[in-house]
Amino acid sequence: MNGKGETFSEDIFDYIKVGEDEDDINAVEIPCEHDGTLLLSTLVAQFPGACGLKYRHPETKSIRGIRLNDGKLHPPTEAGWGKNLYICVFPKENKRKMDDVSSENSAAKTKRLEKKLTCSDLICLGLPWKSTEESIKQYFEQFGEVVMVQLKKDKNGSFKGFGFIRFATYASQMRALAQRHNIDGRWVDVRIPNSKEGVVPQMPCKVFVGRCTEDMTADDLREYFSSFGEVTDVFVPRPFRAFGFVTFLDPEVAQSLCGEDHVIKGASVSVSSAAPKIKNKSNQNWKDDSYGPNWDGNRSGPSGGPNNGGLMNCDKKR
DNA sequence: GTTGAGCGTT
Repeated sequence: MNGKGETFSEDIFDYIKVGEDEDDINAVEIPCEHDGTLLLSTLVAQFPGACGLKYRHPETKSIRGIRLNDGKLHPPTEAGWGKNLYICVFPKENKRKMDDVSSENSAAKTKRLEKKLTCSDLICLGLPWKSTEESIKQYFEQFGEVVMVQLKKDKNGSFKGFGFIRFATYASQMRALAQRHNIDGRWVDVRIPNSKEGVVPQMPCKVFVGRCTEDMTADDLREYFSSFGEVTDVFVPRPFRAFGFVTFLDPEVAQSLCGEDHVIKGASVSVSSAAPKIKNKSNQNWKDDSYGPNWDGNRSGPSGGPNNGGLMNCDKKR
């Protein structure tokens, strides 16, 4: 409310200065889109493995997270990105000690971390007949690097309408699985193939945030927790019940936060597993019912498509 | 050259 304009000029920059840490030397200027947002894919192109952005507020000296929604990073103010130096957020990197912030080191660690997370092939159902492997690759590259595209054809060479893709990073895979896709006017379902069912390890992406105060909105929770990784969903019960749920794109991020206390808006909140402590006996698998990743409702398509996408493959064949 | 739920070899 206090209008301290400071050094904010009216200049609108098409490029955003981004670094792996607060050192200007390694900073890279990255172009943003016409609507003012920065595509995560653009960021990842320069900083492989990055999952978000944060920056240090000039006055409060505290780190602020940048809102990320559907792969788009939104500027912190209406005025735009300004001259701030934005810092890449890598999965779980925040959980590291701050005494070792070598940029090359963190990048290497991130790469290693990504290899730990298993990527699987994804099946794409309902592809347009005119699809080519290049067109499909181009479409899915908005979610991250695509390392494989295979469109299945008949003996005659005629396209069968489905195919398989593979992303380079687990985060990209998650992002693609989180929604239905409209390719060339057709709704395309991207799922984990039946052959890989139960093979792909899944941990809860959702955490329980207790001791929330009344002035904590879903927006506040998202803004705060976005500095630890991409937040895909926030739920705050209304009327206020002193708790909330935050869903991360990366289950590793969610798990790393569990058991910790965090300070939001001056109040201490407790982060714990979103899974009820009393569950059915012998529940070691995180897949299936109950508290699977709730990535529904992100995009209610024009046709009001059923949420048969995502990982919720609940057909228990056998 | 047609078609529209499904599950991948080269």
